[in-house]
Amino acid sequence: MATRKKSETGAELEVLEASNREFRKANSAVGVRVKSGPTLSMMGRRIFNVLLYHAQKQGNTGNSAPSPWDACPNPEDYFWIPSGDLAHDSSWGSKDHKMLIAGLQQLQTTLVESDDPTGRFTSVQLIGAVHVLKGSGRRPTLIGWEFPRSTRDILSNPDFYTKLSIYHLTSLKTVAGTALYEIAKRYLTNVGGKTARQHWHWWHDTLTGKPVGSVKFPEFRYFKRDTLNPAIEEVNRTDIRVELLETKKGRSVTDLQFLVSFSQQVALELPPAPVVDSELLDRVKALGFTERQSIDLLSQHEDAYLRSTLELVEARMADLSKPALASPAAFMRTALKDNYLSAKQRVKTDPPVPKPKKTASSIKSAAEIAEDKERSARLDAAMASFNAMTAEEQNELLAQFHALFPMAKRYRRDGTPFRSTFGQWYSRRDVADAQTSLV
DNA sequence: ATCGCGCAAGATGACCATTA
DNA sequence: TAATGGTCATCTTGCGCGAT
Repeated sequence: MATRKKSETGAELEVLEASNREFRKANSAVGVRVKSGPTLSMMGRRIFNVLLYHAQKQGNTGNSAPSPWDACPNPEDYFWIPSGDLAHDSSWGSKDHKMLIAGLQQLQTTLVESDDPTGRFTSVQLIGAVHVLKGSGRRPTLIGWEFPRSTRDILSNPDFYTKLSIYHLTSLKTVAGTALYEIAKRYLTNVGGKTARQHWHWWHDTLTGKPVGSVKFPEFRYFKRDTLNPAIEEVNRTDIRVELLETKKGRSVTDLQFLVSFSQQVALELPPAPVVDSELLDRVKALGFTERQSIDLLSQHEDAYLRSTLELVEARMADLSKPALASPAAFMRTALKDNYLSAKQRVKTDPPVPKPKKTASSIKSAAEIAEDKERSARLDAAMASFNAMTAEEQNELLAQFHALFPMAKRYRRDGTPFRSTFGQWYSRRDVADAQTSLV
């Protein structure tokens, strides 16, 4: 992926483009600690980073500003972007605008304080007023926001900026991982490649994003296990590597510091785009999950693993030889948790295969490839047969299908979920019919 | 159902006293 | 003075519980 080739697909180009979209962020805003307001969530950080990126790209306020209205008499003082851009760039991908609005409101009520080694201290509000102008017809919904004066001053000084990439920030899932990444990136070019040495209490506040003084510190061992180590693991999957340096007094850890370096692997191969896939989201939702539960599932599991498990569940739903699932959602959750995939593979192959590795899920045995091919051909044949029918015949068949799988009514006829579920049902139905006629 | 938190068992290492 | 061994604080990590 290091070089561009003509054969690259659109998706790959998009990933490349995203990885090149770096934006400048004020150094003094990098190691943020929330002073008041709610905990700065992952979504809040992402949205803030996207707002910064667009503000810097636009340079001045008032670009594509709508006409004024009662509550917004001065739209030219705001930065404006279509809400779709915000959703896309923050890798949200969801159409749930309420969540975006909630994220923006979180930023409004969040005060962050920062300090630097020379002892300069700042406390700023992340963003000021926010307006949403609902779109109609071809006009997209617009989001407008203003940065407080102090934040804007910082934005106008290029000396403060450190380069961060939207791509890597959005591939980080936890608050601590993002915070650590931001800090590490800032110190990457420092002599020695080390972050500042601070007491672990300082790191706790910085990495958790919890309001200072709002929580009593956990014991260091729990902080390390639950926050520090997961954050380090996450950062080490990006383009940089961090190594924890502990300073001890006796056996107890007092200060922490990180050794930061470029990761060599990632220059060759970037991880897959973290964008929430709306088609996949719809398929998961069709099992009976809420939007939020579906998004959580997508963010918690490796894409390939989730897809394969989903296929397994869909196939199980379409399998008429077994009793219908009382709750496909519950079945899916258990299938993910207990790794039904590997259980299935163990049954099929002897000797038992090791647990599928997260990154190597694409490696399949020859038997599996053959089975996939066979399944795909069966689905194709089923769909071809269905498509060849008259509209009346199709409707009759769909009615039977929907009676058995009511949730499949949501599937688009040209979508993968419909193909895999309906195709499976229809092809099995043929087999069942044939068997019945033989008897 | 999920998350945060704390317990507990075994491992490890710092410190100190003793001994050759 | 260096090696050895004992003690105890601390670390690591899996697991379970209770709050949300």
